[in-house]
Parts: sequence; structure tokens; C-alpha cells
Amino acid sequence: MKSTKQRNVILDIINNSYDHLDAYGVYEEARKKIPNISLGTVYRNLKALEDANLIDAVFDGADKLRYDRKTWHQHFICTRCHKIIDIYDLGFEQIDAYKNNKVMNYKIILEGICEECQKEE
Amino acid sequence: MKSTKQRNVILDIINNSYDHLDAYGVYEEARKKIPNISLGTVYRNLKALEDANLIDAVFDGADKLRYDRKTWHQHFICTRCHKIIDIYDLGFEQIDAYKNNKVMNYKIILEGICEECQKEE
DNA sequence: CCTCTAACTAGTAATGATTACTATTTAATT
DNA sequence: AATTAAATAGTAATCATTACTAGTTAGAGG
Repeated sequence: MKSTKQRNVILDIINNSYDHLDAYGVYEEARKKIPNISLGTVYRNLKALEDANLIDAVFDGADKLRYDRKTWHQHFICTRCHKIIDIYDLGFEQIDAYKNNKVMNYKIILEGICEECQKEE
Repeated sequence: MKSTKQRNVILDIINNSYDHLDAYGVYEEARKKIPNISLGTVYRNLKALEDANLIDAVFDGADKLRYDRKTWHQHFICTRCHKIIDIYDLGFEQIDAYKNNKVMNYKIILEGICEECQKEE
């Protein structure tokens, strides 16, 4: 992976933001540094950085992917407004009630390489 | 919510499938019962059924929403082929290694109504 | 340094999942 | 049975994302 000005700016934006930006939000931020950066470049790099495990992608529960720094934390997602709230201090015993947010459901998603894909390596 | 033939068929398909169908997959199944059912009807009802908490939506990690019955379970999602595997017996102590699948990451997503949205009620 | 080339970029067009729209039909209440 | 709000089929539109193309650049090897 080559190190380009565009890629570095994008990684920087994600690493310094707590806003769970979507691709267009990253694009808007990036234009402040590189005014003629292309939206396609933003999408391509977000995907490349995610594949390289340098950033995380979070689905907002509605219709869009949002991007997030790698610092270990979990998420609370509001099913009404689709706001994403970071959780740093989640103990399993508190899954049912997280602070003042009404938890209706929780999902534990394991991500990795399935057996079949491992065989193909 | 009115009870229609279309809605009942769609709910039935989800409740009797272990395939994590996407909207188009549900559409194809539904057409076996109602040949001229409209794709828009499928989308509208999937969303309505999800809002009514009768079915679940799962993001496949790539680009599509898939629908799932409400039976309590968790998911393993392959980051390579985006296969979704049901997990019924997840203990927290085994999060790091789930059967023969290589778990690279896990996400705990709490879903509910955030403080601000609660105030608006 | 200089050359070379694979990887990258900007800009634009295309794709594909999802939503919106419209005229018609239907569930279910009075 | 009459009424009507909600639902439907079919189609058009939207919008997030990806693909394409011609030109540019990072960085490896001489």
C-alpha cells in the first residue's frame, strides 16, 4: 500500500474524529485539506484502510456505513435517530441497561474468516 | 398494522428460513406464493415488520441488509465471503475462538432509544 | 539522482439497493 | 353494506457506492 497525501489525510480524519463520519462526511473534511480530492478516492481509501485493519466500519442501522478509529470500544445505536454512541466501559452484566439509554436489544457480532474461506488460503 | 396476504407470506418466509435472506431473496421466495407481488411491497413490509419488532435485520458487513427470525442468537460474519453463521451457544468466555472459525474481531452493539429520543416521546 | 512501473488519483459515468409516487385495491370498522 | 385509512402493483426516482479512463505519483532498482 503506497502512502499518499490523500490516504494520510483520510486516516488522520478518522483517527481524530469521534463523530462516526460517513464517507461523504470524510470527503467534506478531507476537502478542507485537499480541495479537489475526489469522492471516489475517499471511498476507495476508506475501504483500503478498513481492509488493512487501520480503521473500523460501523453500519448505522439504517442505510449507511460510518467509519471509526480502532481504539477498542463498543457501540450503542439508537434505533430511532441512528445516532452512534461510544461505549468504553461495557461490562457484560450491564448489557441490559446502559446508562440512561433504553437498551431494547443487543447484538454480538463475531467477525473473522470462516472455515471454508480458511481452506481456500 | 393491517394483516395482508403479502405481509403474512413475508413474515412466514423469514420465520421459516435459516438463510439470512436479503430483500431480493425474500421477493423471490414470496413470488412462489404470490407471483405478482411487487419488490416495493417486500421492502416496505420488511421495514414494517422490523419496526414492529417481528423480525430482525442484520447487515452483512459488505453492502446489504439481510433479514432474520427473532429467535435469540448471535452471529459470526465472515469478513471474506460475508457468510452469516448463527451462534446459539455463545458464552462470553469463548468470544475469542468460536468453533473452527477464526475470530479476528467482535462487536457488541446495543440497540435502543437514546436519552434525547426518549425525551421527545 | 534518474528511470520505470504498478499503484494511485480526479472526474465522470454506471450500478444496484432502496425509496417514492400514483392509481387502484382491500382490510376492517361503523 | 358503506366508508376509509392502509396497503398494493408497477414504475420512476434517489442516493450510496463502484467502475472506468486518462493522466499522475510513490518508491524500488539501477
